[in-house]
Amino acid sequence: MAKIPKISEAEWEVMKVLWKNSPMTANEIVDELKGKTRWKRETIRTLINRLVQKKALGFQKKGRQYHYFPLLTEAEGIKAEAESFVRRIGGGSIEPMLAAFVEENQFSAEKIAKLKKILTKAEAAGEDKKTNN
Amino acid sequence: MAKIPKISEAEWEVMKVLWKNSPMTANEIVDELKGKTRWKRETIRTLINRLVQKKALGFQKKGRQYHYFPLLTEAEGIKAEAESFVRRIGGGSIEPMLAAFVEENQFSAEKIAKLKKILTKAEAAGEDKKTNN
DNA sequence: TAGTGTATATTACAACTGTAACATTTAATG
DNA sequence: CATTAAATGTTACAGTTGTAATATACACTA
Repeated sequence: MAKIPKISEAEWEVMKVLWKNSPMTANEIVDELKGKTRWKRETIRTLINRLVQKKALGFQKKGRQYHYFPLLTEAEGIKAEAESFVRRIGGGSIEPMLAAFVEENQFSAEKIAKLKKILTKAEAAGEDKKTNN
Repeated sequence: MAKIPKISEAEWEVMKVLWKNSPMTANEIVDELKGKTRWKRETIRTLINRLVQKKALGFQKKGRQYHYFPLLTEAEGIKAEAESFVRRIGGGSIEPMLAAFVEENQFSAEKIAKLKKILTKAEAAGEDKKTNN
């Protein structure tokens, strides 16, 4: 995906089911989402169609049915959201956010360890960069 | 702020100037934003009005002028956005987000240190809790 | 082949957003 | 007091989103 299309909140739910498992028919998507939301089947179909229009989903016609699949990866989607988030909170201070998070959700020790590991890796990468420049 | 109102992307720009410095008159806000965006003054006024309607901004009438000020703190705003972000990317795991962040923005060593400190504090708090239960 | 389920396609409609133009009120000025 | 200029208020309008209802097409059954 060169340019990530803007995916709305409700549309994200659809993407998430397809990221977990694809391709899926419209009905399979509907069934999956019926469990998680209170949307009517036609609502879900609208979301699917909009995602196709936005080129976030592709499909393959098989007989009378369409098999849908994502045209961008979950990582791409998350990255785009993260960027939008950072742009929005402006200047990019994610500290208050992280602080809020750890305050709100009490994270498990394991999760914290994982997060720290991510940061440590970033730190190392930063060092690399410094060395290279 | 009990319940944080939903603030749109453009509205956020207005909030940000008021978080930096408030109260401000509409004109002062307009001047500030004229530098950063290409919005017409009336556009900015509309945004201000919508924020007042949403109870994200308050004002005090002084003579003919209104002096606007935020009704929620920047931290509250950021927290709400972060929550929305997490809800969206699903399941509530902030790890991929943090990963996306550190991948996107290369954080400075100092920033990483700060983030780690936040996590370490959370870790300690977690320990406390464990002791108490 | 005519009918009947299913799939997909088209249309709807209000709230929210981005982006403004136009109108009205009111403080200050001549 | 009448005029004007600056503030605020009202209205606009198209695109997006949430949430569907209705219509149409086509594959299978009788």
